[in-house]
Amino acid sequence: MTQNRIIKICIVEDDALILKSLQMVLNQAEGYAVTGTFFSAEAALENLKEHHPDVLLLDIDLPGISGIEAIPRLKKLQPELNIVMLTVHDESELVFAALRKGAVGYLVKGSTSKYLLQGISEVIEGGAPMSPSIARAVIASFAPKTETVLTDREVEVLEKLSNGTNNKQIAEDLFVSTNTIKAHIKNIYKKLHVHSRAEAVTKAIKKGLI
Amino acid sequence: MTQNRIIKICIVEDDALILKSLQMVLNQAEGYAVTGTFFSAEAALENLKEHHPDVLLLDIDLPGISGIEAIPRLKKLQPELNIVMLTVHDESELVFAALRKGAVGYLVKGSTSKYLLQGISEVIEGGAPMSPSIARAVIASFAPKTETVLTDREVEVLEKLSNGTNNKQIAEDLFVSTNTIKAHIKNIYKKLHVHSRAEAVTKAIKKGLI
DNA sequence: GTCCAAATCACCCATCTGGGTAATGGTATG
DNA sequence: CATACCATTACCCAGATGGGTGATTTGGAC
Repeated sequence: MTQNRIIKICIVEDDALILKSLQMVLNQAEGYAVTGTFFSAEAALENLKEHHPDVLLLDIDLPGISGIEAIPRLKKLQPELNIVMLTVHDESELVFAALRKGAVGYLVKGSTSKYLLQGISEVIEGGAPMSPSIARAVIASFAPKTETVLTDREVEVLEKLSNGTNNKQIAEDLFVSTNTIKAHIKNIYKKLHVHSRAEAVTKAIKKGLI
Repeated sequence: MTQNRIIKICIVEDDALILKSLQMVLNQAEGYAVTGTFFSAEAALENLKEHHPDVLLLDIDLPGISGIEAIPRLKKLQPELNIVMLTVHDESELVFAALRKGAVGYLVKGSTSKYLLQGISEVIEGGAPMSPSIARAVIASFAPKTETVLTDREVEVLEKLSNGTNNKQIAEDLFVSTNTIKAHIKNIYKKLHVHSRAEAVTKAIKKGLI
């Protein structure tokens, strides 16, 4: 059982007060030890390999490299690392993004010690601490597989969308029917989690898809 | 009248043959004198102040700093300078861009002497030598004034658009009616020369407006 | 050989969008 | 004070969009 050994935890949090508070709660609890703390994602990335924690608590909103951006980099250093996000409110957008990057769950800052410890033990036992609404979104998202990767055809359509081209014209440009274009657009929306051309274009540009 | 004195002309043209030809035509004509010639925009920028021409003939397609790029810099050195572009074919895109930068007209290389002299005298008299199609584009473009600068409110609406928010929701967010939002969007479209949300968003992001 | 995803196409329908036209009050700028 | 621009609102209308459901074909993965 995991209870037979001490769970090593590292924390990345720019707010010194919150960090101290978390550290105290965890160190006082049976079976947990905070073995490293960092004030930035950059610092964590540089020193993670020296700590090899079982769990990493990662602030979602860090200055510089954000928590979300840091996830893939941290995972690269220690692939099996359990990353748990720290967030003020459970804003589904950000948390969702973090989970998609590889975080296993999240904890809300300022919760009770009991809640925090329960969340971490949940992670150690292979669980994923999160609210029901987030859980639902995750299920819905990962069920249709496809990891936000658009097909070549979809990217092609997306580029047309960004130029303000309408379905009819796109259909003519690509030598297919407007129904096909509609089908592609629907798939793009599903994959990008958007509901309009404008939103799809924004997301695509900001993600560098087009 | 302008006919009472000699019109000083400078020419920027990288093709030596064309430059010589222009120089000859103008020097032989009554009332005109080519007082300086340059093979590049860089050379013109360095020496313009020594010449103070009435008219500058500027090749649109120069190596290094292009004719179009040179316009604002030349204008900075001599604000009231009449810049006339020299172009091989009257490609509306380039000519249009030049006019937007402050050129007063353009002449097609290889035209007859009569045409060239007429164009330059037109400039001196406050006219703008250009083809009807270019003229129409210019009218259409400069009529709605406001040089792609959006008002604060419009930027606000644009940001909502980029999030895929629909008119009704934007209206609620900004505490106004949907009709107002529609009006703002129409104005945004006019200013950005676009016809859809997706296109507006693309342009706005690429221009750094949002 | 079977399964699956990608690409193709169809039909329906409520709602939204884009474009045209017009008007009002407020606030600068001249 | 007049003109200009901004923000605001209204009405109309054709056409486009977003969403739901369902189907076929083809080519690669297992």
